[in-house]
Amino acid sequence: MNITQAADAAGLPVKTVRYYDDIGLVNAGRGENGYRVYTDDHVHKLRFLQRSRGLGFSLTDCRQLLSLYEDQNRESADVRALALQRLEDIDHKLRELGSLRSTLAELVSSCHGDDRPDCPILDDLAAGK
Amino acid sequence: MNITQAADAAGLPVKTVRYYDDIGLVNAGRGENGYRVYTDDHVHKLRFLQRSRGLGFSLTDCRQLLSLYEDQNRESADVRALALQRLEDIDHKLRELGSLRSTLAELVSSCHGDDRPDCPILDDLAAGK
DNA sequence: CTAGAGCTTCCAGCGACTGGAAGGTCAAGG
DNA sequence: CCTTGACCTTCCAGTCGCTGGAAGCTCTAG
Repeated sequence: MNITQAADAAGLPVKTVRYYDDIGLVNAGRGENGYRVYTDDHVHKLRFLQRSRGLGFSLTDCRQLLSLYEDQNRESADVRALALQRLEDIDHKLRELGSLRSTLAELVSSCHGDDRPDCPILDDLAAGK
Repeated sequence: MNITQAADAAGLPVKTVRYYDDIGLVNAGRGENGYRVYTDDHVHKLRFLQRSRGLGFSLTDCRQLLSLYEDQNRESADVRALALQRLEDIDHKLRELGSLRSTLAELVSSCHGDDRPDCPILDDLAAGK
């Protein structure tokens, strides 16, 4: 199958699939005409990537995940460790975003938002705390 | 004051301060020796940037915020709108991260994490759902 | 006078794509 | 058979917000 079919099947943009080929993440075959040729197995990996990326794994993580996936003798502990690390990252980000949210929300609620020039949001940003 | 003092006072890396000068966000003066010269007002703006960036505003947002900040006749509604937009972005991201977290957490808890080759995490990633 | 810290510019690279130009290939319709 | 237009190729450049490093100038302390 050609790249567009594969990309559609995996839920990825064509450009991204080409990019994954370029960086050796999913190496497509080539037809006589020079077109990339994708098999179901390729699509499978692409979808794997689509999903992993969606879960916030970096391409480096994905490369590792993919090789673990292909290694019949891998230990599931390896994958678990990677996932746990990502979970920690996510929790950290959640905390950060949460405190960010409350700061911003407080600023917004203290701003009357009319046509007068004074604005508590800017004042606060300027004050720097 | 020189760039290092200014950067320290604003809580930013020197490189970043130079970068902000390059892109015209905070244009420093120049001394006879060619060194950038920063005033308290510059530091004030740098700190403003440090804080806005920390709240997740893009440099484009920051540029706008900064010009609103300097505009004596601005309407506070403009700033408020920007902040509200950011707040929405944050909420969106929080929701996304939350569902991500629960997916990952579920995967992790279903993985025994030993030295056997079967791993529910990889299986799930591969299945694509 | 010398050493080392601090400043300058410029260039390159990060991650993960994305857009666009220039050109080859294929399938369908006239 | 020819044209049209969709699809494919490569390559180069740009995105965002820095960050690192090299080469070279300036300043300060001993």
